[in-house]
Amino acid sequence: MQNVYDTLKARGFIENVTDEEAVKALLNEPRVCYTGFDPTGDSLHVGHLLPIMALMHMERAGHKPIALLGGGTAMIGDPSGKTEMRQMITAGTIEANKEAMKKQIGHYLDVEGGKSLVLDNARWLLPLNYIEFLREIGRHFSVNRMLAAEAYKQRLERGLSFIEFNYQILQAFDFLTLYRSHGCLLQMGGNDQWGNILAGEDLVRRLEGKEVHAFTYPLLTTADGKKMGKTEKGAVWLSSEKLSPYEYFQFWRNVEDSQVIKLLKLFTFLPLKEISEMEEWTDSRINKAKERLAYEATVITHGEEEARKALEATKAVFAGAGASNEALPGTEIKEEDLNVRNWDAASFLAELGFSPSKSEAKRLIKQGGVSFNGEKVSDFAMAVTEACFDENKECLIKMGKKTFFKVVLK
RNA sequence: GGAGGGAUGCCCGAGUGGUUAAAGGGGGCAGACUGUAAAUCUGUUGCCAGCCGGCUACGAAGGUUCAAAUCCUUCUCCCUCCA
Repeated sequence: MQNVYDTLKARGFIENVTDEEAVKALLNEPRVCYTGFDPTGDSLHVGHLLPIMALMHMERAGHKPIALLGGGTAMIGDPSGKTEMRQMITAGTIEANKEAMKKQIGHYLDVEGGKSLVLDNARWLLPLNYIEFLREIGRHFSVNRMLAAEAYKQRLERGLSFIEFNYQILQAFDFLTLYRSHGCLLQMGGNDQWGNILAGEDLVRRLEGKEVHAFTYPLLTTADGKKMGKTEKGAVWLSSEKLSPYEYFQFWRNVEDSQVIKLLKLFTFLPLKEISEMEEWTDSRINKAKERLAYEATVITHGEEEARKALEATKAVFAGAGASNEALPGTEIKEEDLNVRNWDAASFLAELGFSPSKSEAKRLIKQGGVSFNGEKVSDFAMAVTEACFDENKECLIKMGKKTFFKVVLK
């Protein structure tokens, strides 16, 4: 079997590595490795997916990944690469976030079966005794060196609070703890974590005299350099409650041309050979590759059933084929409401939540961006009546070029 | 602790009493072009009404004035220099 490091490297997961040969050698046998996740939100989003995919590869290769929830470090806030201090989160929020994230991680990794672990660093960070910790751990950290680190540069100009300055030390301590308790020899993380990760590697060497290793993932950005996974409407959530599988599918379907191959390697398990064949699909054929990406990625997060429905709904609205549009986001309204409310088109969109405000809806309609069942809405004062619904009592609302909603009359 | 500077719409940033819902840029949205791409061009971008108009808004709270983002007072936060 191929060394999982080679797999990860070939698929584009590796940005920085402490010692390539050593890591490979290490991974010739089943090992424990870990990546940290900060429970700063109530759901995982696409930004978390890359580490998760890497852990999935690890698990599949017979290693034992640990997803480490930063329940303790989240109380502090990581200053790396940030320009401003992060808002402090309350302990209660962190607790709730942890639960949610743990559940979601279990969706990707076999936690129940014990092939992977989810741990929480609050367990060892919260009980720490300050003086003891300073004496044992703190003395190994050179302030001079920490200050020289790239990660702090920006913050040195803008101001860095002492609490944040400690983040790196705590993360290093995590690595040490996991080495001691689980024999963990490898830490992975986003490239912005490189400094923190090296600090941990260093600490283990100093205290335990043991070489541990690490590598980082590239930070994914869109072609114009923005963080991937943030849309105007917010993060691309991995929870179907926060983002429907159809919309999730659409997110992947709409990635830029230049990113498709890269994303296929990172976010699907398709064999590299198959992916490299897709590189030939230029011009409009690249849409096939995007569709494949969207489908595979949706399968991983939402399962085959949902992925299939999303694909079908996509075909229904974009290709006009008679496929089922079941997966489309939308809502139901009562027939009597239609008569009682006397909706005009703009209020209709606003009140059903498809448009953030009535003004916005009016603007959109005025600009010719809305159609009901394929028929352009030319006047925002147009009355919404049964005539807007088809024989199945459905109204397919198209807003802009690629946003679809469905309203069903009950 | 002392001295000074600052806080403007999603972001950056102009504006120092009325003509300012607030220049300009970025971003977003829409239209054209396309391949549900990129680039480009055009329009648009607080809310309600859509004919007039009304309301809310320039860190927070008060005040001066016919009239305040612009002046005064207090408060909060941030930055720079000194200790």
